[in-house]
Amino acid sequence: MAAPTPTRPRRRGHDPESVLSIAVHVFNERGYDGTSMEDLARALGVTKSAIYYHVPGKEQLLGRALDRALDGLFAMVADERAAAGPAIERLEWVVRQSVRILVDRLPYVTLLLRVRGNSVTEQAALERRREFDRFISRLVKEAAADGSLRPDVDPALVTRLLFGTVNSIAEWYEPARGNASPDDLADALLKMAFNGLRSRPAAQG
Amino acid sequence: MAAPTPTRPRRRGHDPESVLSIAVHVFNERGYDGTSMEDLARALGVTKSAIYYHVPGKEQLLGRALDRALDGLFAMVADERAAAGPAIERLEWVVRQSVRILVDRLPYVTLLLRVRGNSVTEQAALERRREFDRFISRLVKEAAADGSLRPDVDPALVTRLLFGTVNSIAEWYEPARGNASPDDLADALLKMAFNGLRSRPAAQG
DNA sequence: TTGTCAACTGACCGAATGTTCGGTAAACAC
DNA sequence: GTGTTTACCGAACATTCGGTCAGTTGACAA
Repeated sequence: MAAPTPTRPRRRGHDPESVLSIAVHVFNERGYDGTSMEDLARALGVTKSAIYYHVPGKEQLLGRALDRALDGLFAMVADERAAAGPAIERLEWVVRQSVRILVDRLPYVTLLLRVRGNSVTEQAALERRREFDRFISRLVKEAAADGSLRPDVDPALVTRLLFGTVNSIAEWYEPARGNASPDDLADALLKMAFNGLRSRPAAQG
Repeated sequence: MAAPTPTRPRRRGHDPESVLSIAVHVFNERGYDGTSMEDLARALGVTKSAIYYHVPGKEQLLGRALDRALDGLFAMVADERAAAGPAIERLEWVVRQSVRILVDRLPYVTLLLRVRGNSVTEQAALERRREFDRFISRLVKEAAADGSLRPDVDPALVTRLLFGTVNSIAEWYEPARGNASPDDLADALLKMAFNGLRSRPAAQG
């Protein structure tokens, strides 16, 4: 006889996961505060009250989304490749991985980048984000200290410009369209930020 | 006898200008949709209804703010220095001016960069912004076409990364604090974007 | 056929929203 | 003083908000 299906087949309708991903999509379109539960219901094809069967409420939806973004970033900085080797190489690796995470988890990271701290949920996310930023900041300072970065620009400023560039990808990137792959994107970004846009008469090796 | 003061002394209280600047400040703190008229009233030190004596409503407040940002940007692209000379030099000038405008009109530009198109006011601002972006895009393409930019990165991508970097300044710049001046900021940004962060054994001229 | 239960509806709640309006106190003009 | 204007208050407005809850539906098991 057939074994009782171990994970229930979820024969139709939504589950917490599908609600989250659709909700985050709408949050990014209209902004979290600009999105009503009615808007979400419409996007899900159900009534408002059905949402509460799957998730506890609007703010928890936001919290779960922000955690997805932050968990990805913290998993990266915990990797040994962010801790061992020359600072400049670790920095390049972290930039490349940041681009990858941003693209892989685009809607979640986009949401994170727009958080202003209007609730405890947002404040908690902001605090985790600041911790990530401090890690990056330290890494840039190390690279500057060992002479790998040009000495005429303040490392704190480099950190902001470099990761400002990375984060700005969230403003326009659409994976479906004919956009560059995450790797090509990271290549272009690293070329610009580390070697410069200007064409050179004869390049170094 | 004293001539009747030509511009009324506005003996006390607010005027449309002070309401706008304080409102925009609060909009940037909490987001436009996250800001209630009650929030604005509190920041202004009056009741909600007093606001309507000075301005027609919340959305018009937003509209006026967005126009301040956009007018600044369009005044720049109308300048002859954006139209004459080698493309690469015009591009550098436009980047530098963009940084200056962003800093000069920081709260207004910040607000503009967060608009998502939730109302006709926002949609109109988005359309004007897209027109500005098209101008920039053309300029980068010209610089690429005449060989001033490295040929191994798509000009459309360069546009997004370069102005993504510029716009990201709005996320952290605080003029009051010990931040760099607009000029120093533009210098650092141009050094990174055009010449690269990497220190070089021997520099070119 | 009966019962169970996941998934949902529709009516509703209190609170908050942007906005309006009648009134009013202080400053000024004469 | 008398009248007018400026800048505001307080109460109320209709609407929308996030959220609750009793009930219904339809797939499945026994």
